[in-house]
Amino acid sequence: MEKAEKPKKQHILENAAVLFRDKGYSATSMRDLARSVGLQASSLYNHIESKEKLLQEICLANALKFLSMMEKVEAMDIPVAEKVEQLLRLHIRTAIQDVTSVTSFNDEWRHLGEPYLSDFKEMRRDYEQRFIHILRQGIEAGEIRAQEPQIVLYTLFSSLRWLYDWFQPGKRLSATDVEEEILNLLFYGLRCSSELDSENV
Amino acid sequence: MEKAEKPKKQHILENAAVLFRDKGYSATSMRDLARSVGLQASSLYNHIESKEKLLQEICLANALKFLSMMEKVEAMDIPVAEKVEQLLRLHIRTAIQDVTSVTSFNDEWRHLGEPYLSDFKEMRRDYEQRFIHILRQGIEAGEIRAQEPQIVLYTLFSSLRWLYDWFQPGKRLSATDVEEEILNLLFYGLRCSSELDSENV
DNA sequence: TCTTTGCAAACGAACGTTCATTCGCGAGTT
DNA sequence: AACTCGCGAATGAACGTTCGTTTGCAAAGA
Repeated sequence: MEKAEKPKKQHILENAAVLFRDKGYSATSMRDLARSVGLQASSLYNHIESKEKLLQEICLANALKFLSMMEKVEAMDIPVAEKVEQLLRLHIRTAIQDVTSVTSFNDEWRHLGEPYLSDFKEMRRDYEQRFIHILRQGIEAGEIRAQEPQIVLYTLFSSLRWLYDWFQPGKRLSATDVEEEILNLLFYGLRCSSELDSENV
Repeated sequence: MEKAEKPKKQHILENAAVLFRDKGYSATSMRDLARSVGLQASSLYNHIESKEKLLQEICLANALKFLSMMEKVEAMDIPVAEKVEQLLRLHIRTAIQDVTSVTSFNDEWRHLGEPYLSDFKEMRRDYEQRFIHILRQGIEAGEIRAQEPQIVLYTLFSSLRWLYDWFQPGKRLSATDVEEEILNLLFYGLRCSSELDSENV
């Protein structure tokens, strides 16, 4: 009975993530979710525990994913500026590939109930602190320009948030186009210096 | 009856904006709102029309504010790059001063009902197009580095979104510190070039 | 007196969830 | 081959609660 994965629960989770992104957690009813998976609301409870449990699983899965990405990058033996680049690329790719899931993770975590809410906040804080630590190293090494790593971090993070809301793959803009353009903006800025800038591709 | 402003309604609107930011529109009940203004839920309806009307007013007021800022900047006789700078500064200041209101404007507009939802989207699209137009002028003038103005625009916009969620004035970081740091990041980027960068202040 | 403001009570609708039941199906027994 | 037993999956009905809003009425201010 446990030899194979259960696709039904996964199916429900994915539809829930889509609805949570489109309408928000609170505005998504179990009857909405049931309709989108082709069931009656009551039938959902043969597969899941509760509405909030769905949100918990989505948030936890993504938190773990980001922390594991962080660990991989921390272990790399590369210049600090490249670590920042790697992290940003991972953020962008994850946002593009896992749009719905990451959106719930980003926007709807505040609707978590209390033991889980605190756990989530702590994991988030842990991740942020480790990112800030890398930024500080970059500043000391003279590779990164910033005075307040915290401001920079938040600005970097949220600069990617439009991806969750707006990006639709294949629609005129490819994933790699987006990735390169964003990185170029974040690393080299809007302002053209007097020299050309076509060599940083 | 209409000779003077009604402070009570304004009070309700402000409390609503705070709740919409903290809990989201859907998760905010009229009883929550009533408690926060010191009334019973039913008494609110002596001053307001409906829950959704509150959201409509918040969204409309902010949309108009941003459009009026845009018009002022468009009319300025300054280099394009400075127009972009002016707009970004206005975005940052508005976000810092009007945190709650702007948050509702940014995150909760999707809960608008249908005639207003389309109106709102159109105003938003108008604003974006005019911003993109300025960016394009900047690119042609060689003042702005970007290949896809749309990507840049969204990245700029959302890079400021953490302000709504995280910024608390007076808490270690001043408003002007934040403004300068963000502008420096967006205009000159993370990466230190090999030369010094202290001349762009 | 007329208007404004507040409140308690109540409204129908929708919420998340539970319940008893039923259906379909594979395994085990004759 | 026929029977039945267990069980996961689906259901409609209903639960208790909360939702946004309406109503009737009393107190206060003009």
